[in-house]
Amino acid sequence: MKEFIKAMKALSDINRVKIVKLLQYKMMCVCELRTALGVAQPTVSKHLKILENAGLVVSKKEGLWVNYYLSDGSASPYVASMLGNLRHWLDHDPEFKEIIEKLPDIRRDLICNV
Amino acid sequence: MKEFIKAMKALSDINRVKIVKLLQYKMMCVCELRTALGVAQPTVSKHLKILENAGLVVSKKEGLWVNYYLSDGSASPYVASMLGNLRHWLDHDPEFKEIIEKLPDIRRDLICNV
DNA sequence: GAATTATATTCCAATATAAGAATATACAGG
DNA sequence: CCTGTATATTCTTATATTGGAATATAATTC
Repeated sequence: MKEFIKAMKALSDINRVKIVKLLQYKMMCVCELRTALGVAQPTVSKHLKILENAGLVVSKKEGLWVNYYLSDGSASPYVASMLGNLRHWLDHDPEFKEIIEKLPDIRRDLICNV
Repeated sequence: MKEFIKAMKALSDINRVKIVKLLQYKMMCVCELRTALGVAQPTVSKHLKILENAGLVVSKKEGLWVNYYLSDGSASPYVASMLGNLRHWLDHDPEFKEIIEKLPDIRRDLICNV
């Protein structure tokens, strides 16, 4: 029950859902996500922690960056199912499409180090 | 996006999840649910309102009682999918099984009108 | 090891959520 | 129409969540 609730809670926030959807396109670092979402860096870090704790996302420290990837869903059947559904759910959501259009311009070599 | 978030939020509370699972067994009135969950009546009413607003549950006023049923999921694909998954998810959750065992004794003719 | 950069954590304010007591509403039966 | 019963709403309190500013940590480069 707790695992299920944790997954539901993790997906109850619009920024976290956007992060999950974004990671379907490519792995991203915190500052790329920060730019994509238009929120402060600590805000992204905290959302990522919640997502990671719920098993929806995994992180990999690579040098100075921490890259975030979608999890394989092995954390729980709930996570696996939700990640599967979200592969197509919300694809046509206007609020999300807006971000996706900006995605090609969001590259860490342009955004970070500023 | 909003519909999705609303469904996730509705399923982010343990009492609301329990209500959904209970309604898989039979339609129930507020005082039956109140007894099953062991919380105050207004608490149940408010949770039911959230579930109904998310499209997970429907209500039908029948005389003095308001009976609550699982929705058919027509509210949204998210609701339909979650209701489908929850048909088998959490069946073996100890916290939920405990309630189910008490379910046969929870009848409005015994519980209400006291 | 000092400076720089990316990320995490802490702290605080604003807001949202959950719970129950008290109250209001709706309906059935006399 | 009054009484009692089931449910909904309001009000208040306690707690949780969210967000950003400030700060701390970790890793790279010189």
